Amino acid sequence: MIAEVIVDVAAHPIDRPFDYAIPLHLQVLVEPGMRVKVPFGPRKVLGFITAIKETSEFDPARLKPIHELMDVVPVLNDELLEMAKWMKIQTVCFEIDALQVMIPSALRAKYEKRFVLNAPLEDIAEPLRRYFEKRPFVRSQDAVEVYDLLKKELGRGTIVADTDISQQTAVKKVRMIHITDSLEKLESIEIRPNAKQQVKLMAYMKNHTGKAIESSRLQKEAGVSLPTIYGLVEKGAATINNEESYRDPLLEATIEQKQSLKLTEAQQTAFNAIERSLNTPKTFLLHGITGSGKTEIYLQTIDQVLKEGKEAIMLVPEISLTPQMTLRFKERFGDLVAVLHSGLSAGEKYDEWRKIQRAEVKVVVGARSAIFAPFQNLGLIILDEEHESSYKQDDSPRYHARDVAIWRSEQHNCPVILGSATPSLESYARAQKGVYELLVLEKRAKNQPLPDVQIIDMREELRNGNRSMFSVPLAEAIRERLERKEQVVLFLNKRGYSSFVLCRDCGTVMQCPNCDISLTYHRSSELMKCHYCGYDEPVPHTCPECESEHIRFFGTGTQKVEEELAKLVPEARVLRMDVDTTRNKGAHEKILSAFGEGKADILLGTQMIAKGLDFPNITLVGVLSADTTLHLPDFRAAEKTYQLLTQVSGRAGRDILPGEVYVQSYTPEHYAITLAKDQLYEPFYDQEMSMRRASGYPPYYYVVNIQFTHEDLMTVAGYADQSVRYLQSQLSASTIIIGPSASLIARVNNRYRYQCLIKYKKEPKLADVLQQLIKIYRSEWLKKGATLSIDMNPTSVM
DNA sequence: AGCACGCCGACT
DNA sequence: GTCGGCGTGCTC
Repeated sequence: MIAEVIVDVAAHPIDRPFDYAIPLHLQVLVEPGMRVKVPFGPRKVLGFITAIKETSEFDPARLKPIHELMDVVPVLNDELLEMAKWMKIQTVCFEIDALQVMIPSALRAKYEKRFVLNAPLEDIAEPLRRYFEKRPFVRSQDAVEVYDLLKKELGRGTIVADTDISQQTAVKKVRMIHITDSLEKLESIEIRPNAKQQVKLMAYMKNHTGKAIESSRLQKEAGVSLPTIYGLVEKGAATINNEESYRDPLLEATIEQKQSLKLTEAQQTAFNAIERSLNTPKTFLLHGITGSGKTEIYLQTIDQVLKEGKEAIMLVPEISLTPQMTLRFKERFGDLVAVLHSGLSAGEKYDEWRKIQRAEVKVVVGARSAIFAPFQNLGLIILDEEHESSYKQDDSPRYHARDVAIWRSEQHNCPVILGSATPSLESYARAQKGVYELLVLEKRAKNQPLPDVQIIDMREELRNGNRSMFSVPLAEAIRERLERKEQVVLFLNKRGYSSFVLCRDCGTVMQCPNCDISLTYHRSSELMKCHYCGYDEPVPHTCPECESEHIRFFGTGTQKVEEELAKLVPEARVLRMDVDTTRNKGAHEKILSAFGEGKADILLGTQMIAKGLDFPNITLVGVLSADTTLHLPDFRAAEKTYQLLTQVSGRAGRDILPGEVYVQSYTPEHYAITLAKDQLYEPFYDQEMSMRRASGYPPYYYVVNIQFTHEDLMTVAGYADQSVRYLQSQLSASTIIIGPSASLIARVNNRYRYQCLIKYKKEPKLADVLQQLIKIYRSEWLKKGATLSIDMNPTSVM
């Protein structure tokens, strides 16, 4: 028997199956989807078995045997193995990358080089001996100081090099105490009356006969120590057993179960449409304005799917995967829900994943990668906020969860629901063409009016001599809320707002020495940092160019706004939420709950506050500058701005108190801003579509972004140029190729970056042509130190 | 991607 | 004369 193995090496020439002999003792155990340790050249690596067959094209005499089987149960099922092949073609990635992204990171291999003793200890050089006294091997990283000695022994063969492969996190085991179910047995046990601890424990046990309890919990509940437990175990009152367990992030919380809400008429119509198609691979676009009750439709549809004995996946953007959100699912589906988000440790994610694999749960709520949940009997996939760019992974494999969802829906004959208040133009266009079925919710569920949105012309403010970042009306409105004891959310578009350092004498802006980008000032660490390569240096006191002392910090990060706010309304209690204040685990929810409890008057933050914020006392939302996303050199700039403004305005007036929104802009007449004011999606869609048509961008054209990097500017420009000429010669005449041109950030980490853009409507040869291009790169440019990366359907083209 | 093999310069 | 630099070629 022969196994085809995709080996854990992400490199072009290795991106294909390698055949291995299956040793006799493993032949009854191996299955496709299991992980194996295999010899690969001079080393050992992990790999995935993708197929089992009887014969190999490869010279049978040169076949190597599988070294070790890592799983007893496959970690990937046939569907996922098949999907990896599909992803490889769709996203132009290595098959190994596709396979790896489907399993929890805890199962990914950890490689550790080490030196293993291969002769009696006395045979090796004396200074080395102490390293091998305890164990017959030493980790490479622990022996750097005797590297040369080791090398000599390596030459003599008294020591051999080896790679230890282990997975990152194992199954958690706990000590379970099984109390005997026989009361007579307990009563027959004699305890000396002065052994007070044992008396206490015995009393507890008599009340809990036949129960199994984790030892740490028993210690807490009975108020005794571990030796006491062991004492009674010896006397036969209980048995101890190490058992597999799950790490439970919500351990102590008891969640009250809740019933379905009554659907409004519009909700009911949408629900019925989906219910009718529960066993068809159909995609719905659920377009409902903010607050229209999409979540309730999701919940009830999932309920329906569970009743049919099937499973459901619910994807949400990472950023809105808040405790509020997950709670709502736990309330409805209890223990049948697994939650996967970035706040969990690798071990916790692994445990949630095992619950899915073992079919102990029926619903998964999670971010992007939860789309790979190994369900066997999928009945429904939902993508909430389907327009969110976080559904596209921005490194290999550059997959879009929406595409994977639709692919899976075809495998399982189940529907996909794409939900959004501001659908992506791609999805809405497909709905218009009838590829997706459009479902619309026009009213808010509780019938609240949309918040009143004011657009403030900041040019006017400037003309009137107001140079601060708060317009007069906004400042006025903030003061008003403070008096009324209502809450304010201030929103700052982070992009384009990083604080930099400028010399007022010579105009120098501090740049990263490795990248063509200015350094960002971080007050918490007093460092200037580069966000692209990680370079940092202390904040200078004089200008590095002209030594002038007149340097100052520019830009308006949230910290800067906070300072200005303190001048404007000194009495206000302000909470700031940005990357700096949410770095620690759980900080995000802490800030939100503090705000929810009314511990602050103003919440000031970036993107991350745009979602999931649902507090009744917020009556004012201020957008400090709507322009920052609007003027980015990207075809999605207007779409993103519209989505953001709609999203942010939706935070105000979600309950009884009416909400008001102030949007400050230097281009207040732009359609993305004026149409977001009243959430006029259709007119926005029409307008933006005509822009896309004129400029040849999605949904009218598909886009591929190809990026080249090299240490040398002329070299990379040359390769990019050759590539474009090759593509032009191979692709059809109607396909447009833009570039090559230097990337927006032309140098990162001392490597120059070039890119080109392919825009096409129909290009059946595309996958093949791209593979050809990769071949050229592999045979000629790779060894010269160039990199090439391909992004199919990029979310942005900057 | 690693790792070994292989062919040319500065050291014991 | 050897240690070691990194070019190039292979991995079932």
